[in-house]
Amino acid sequence: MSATTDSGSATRDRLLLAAREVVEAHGYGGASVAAIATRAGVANGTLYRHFPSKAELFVEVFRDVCDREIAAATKAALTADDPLGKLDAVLVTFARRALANPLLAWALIAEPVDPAVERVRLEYRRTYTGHVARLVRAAIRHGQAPPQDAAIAAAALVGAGNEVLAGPLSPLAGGAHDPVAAIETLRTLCRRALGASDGV
Amino acid sequence: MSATTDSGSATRDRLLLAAREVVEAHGYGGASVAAIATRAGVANGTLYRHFPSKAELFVEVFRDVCDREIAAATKAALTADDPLGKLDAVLVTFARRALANPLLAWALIAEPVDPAVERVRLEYRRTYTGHVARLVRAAIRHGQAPPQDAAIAAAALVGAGNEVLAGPLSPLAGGAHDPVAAIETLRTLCRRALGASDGV
DNA sequence: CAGTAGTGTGAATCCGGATTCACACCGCGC
DNA sequence: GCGCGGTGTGAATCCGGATTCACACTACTG
Repeated sequence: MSATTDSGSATRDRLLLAAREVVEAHGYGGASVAAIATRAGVANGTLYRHFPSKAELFVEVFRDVCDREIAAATKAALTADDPLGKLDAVLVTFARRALANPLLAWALIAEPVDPAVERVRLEYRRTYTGHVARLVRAAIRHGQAPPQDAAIAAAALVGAGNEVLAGPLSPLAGGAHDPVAAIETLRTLCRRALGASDGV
Repeated sequence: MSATTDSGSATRDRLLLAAREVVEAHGYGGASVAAIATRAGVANGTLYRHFPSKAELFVEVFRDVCDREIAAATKAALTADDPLGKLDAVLVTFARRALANPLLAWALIAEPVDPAVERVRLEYRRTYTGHVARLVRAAIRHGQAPPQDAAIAAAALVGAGNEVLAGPLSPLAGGAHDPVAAIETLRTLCRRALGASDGV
């Protein structure tokens, strides 16, 4: 078995974890090989015993985090039974998670990353937006929203959420706002944007 | 007069122009000192006769482009006389400009840039969102939209526009959508998000 | 015409970080 | 004990750009 394909060695796992922690603490920009290795308590070279490159390591980190995110959204959707309720649950879940870990969210959404990692990010965003689009379509079918281009609506919803919660602008990061109230505002905005009749 | 402060030399202007052109053609990532100098028809070192660093050069480029963008938005706002109409005009103007020059828009909005340049980008986004927020407030005062947190609403509108038109997701870049229809959808979405009663 | 300020040149240099590699150390089967 | 694969080490190396610098060339000025 080649070293680049091995899985589940303790050191390997520690590197994966360390990488995520460094990103959470200092963003992708602060995540040098040296920083990661140090935090994992190993030498620089050791990283290359388990990953062909720094980029590949991060591809895996991003995949993990994104999968977790999608899973959380999927689970959240189960808590409601009508499409609009699901949409709302997904949005709120995303918002809570982003607020709980702003730097990670920023890294996932907007921070400059390596091209290889960028590809994973895109993939994730597509998947996520795809889910949202599906819910929008369902809402339309159920008469909870008027007919519209679900793909664009979904992109707009995701974009709005990103900007408000984790975007480079991030009013919240600016600290001038109450998170809970902001989420409430965002919910209303999204519900109305779709043309849903009224209160959830 | 120190070289770092001079203004309006022909070569200097050519460098500024070349820098913008390179970004438009290859994004910020492709804008190396060598590429810019070559396009301007001068040697690498010449750049440093007119700018203290590559970052400073780009700060100026971004400033120029952003000022132009804000100016366009401001002008667009004048074409309507009610707040909601102004908002709509600003949105459409932004959309058209972004579609006319996708790579520049992407660079301005989402592409990885140098920290010094990033600061300018932020500044610009704040200004832009600030304008939008002001219009939202006006719309509320005029009874064209229900009371709401204008800052958050503005951020959401800007985020939605960015994502749909120039975001990393960019459905349009994917090529699967008709730009005109997309803008139309976006308009509707934004109008409704604010809770405006109906058609423009 | 010497002196000097401003500008242009581009090869050499510098720099931050990723990547490599020669050298251990360990545990295993023989 | 010996060979060997797997793993860890960290100093040396490599690399892609940005930045510098010693050397012109030009246009003034006295």
